[in-house]
Amino acid sequence: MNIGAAAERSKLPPKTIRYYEEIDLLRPTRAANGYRDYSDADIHRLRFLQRSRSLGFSIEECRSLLSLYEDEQRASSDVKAVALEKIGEVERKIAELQAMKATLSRLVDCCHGDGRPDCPILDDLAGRSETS
Amino acid sequence: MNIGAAAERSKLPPKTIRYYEEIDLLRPTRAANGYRDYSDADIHRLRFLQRSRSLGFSIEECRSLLSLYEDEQRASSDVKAVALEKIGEVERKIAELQAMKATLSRLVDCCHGDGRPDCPILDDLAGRSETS
DNA sequence: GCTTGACCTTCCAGTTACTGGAATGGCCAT
DNA sequence: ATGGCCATTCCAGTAACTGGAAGGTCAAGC
Repeated sequence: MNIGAAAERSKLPPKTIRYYEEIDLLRPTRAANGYRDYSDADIHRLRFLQRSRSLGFSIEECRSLLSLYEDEQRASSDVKAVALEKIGEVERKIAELQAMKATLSRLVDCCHGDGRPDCPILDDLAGRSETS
Repeated sequence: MNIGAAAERSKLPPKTIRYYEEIDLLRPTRAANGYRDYSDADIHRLRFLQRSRSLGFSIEECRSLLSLYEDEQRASSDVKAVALEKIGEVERKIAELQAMKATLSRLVDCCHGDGRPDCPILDDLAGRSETS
């Protein structure tokens, strides 16, 4: 299977698939004409990567997950630990974004938002040094 | 004022301050010995940048906000529009992270997490192609 | 057989916003 | 003059792609 078909089946762009090969996440064979030739196992791997990336795992984390996936002796607790750690990270990011949103909302509520130049948003950006 | 003192007052690392100068966000004068010399106005600008970056504005957005800040003729509605757009972006990111968290939590709940190798988390990563 | 167009290849460069480190020089105190 | 800390510049690296150029391949249609 050529890269275009692999891209369609894995829902990853061809550029990304080539990049994954470059960083050794995958080693497709080559056809006689030099084209990459993806097996079903390769597609499987690509889908695994697509899904784990979409869940917020970094490339290096995906690499670990893949090797856990391929290790028949793994303990499911190892995988669970990785997932739990990721949930923690995601929660921290959510909290940070919610704090940003709260501050921005407060500023927006203070700003009359008309043609006049005085603006509490800019005043706040200019006048404070804390992160909130 | 030297860069070290400016860093302390603006809560930005010296490296970052030099970087901001490199991309023309700032033009401190130089002392006779070649050291950068930051005025109070420069510190003000750095704090503005520190705060707007911490609220999630990109460098280019900070540049716009700074020029709005320095435009005595600006309309507060222009600033409000930028802030509202940013709130939308932040909300979209929060939603995405919450979806990721929900999926990860579901997977974690399914995984017994002991020494045995069978693991619903890996099964899910391997077996699906949708983003959820 | 030839052209056209879609698809494939490699390689190089750019993105965002810094951060680390090396080599070098200034400033101040002992 | 010797430390030690601060400053300077420049080069390189990070994460994870993405865009684009220059060129080879393949299948279809005429």
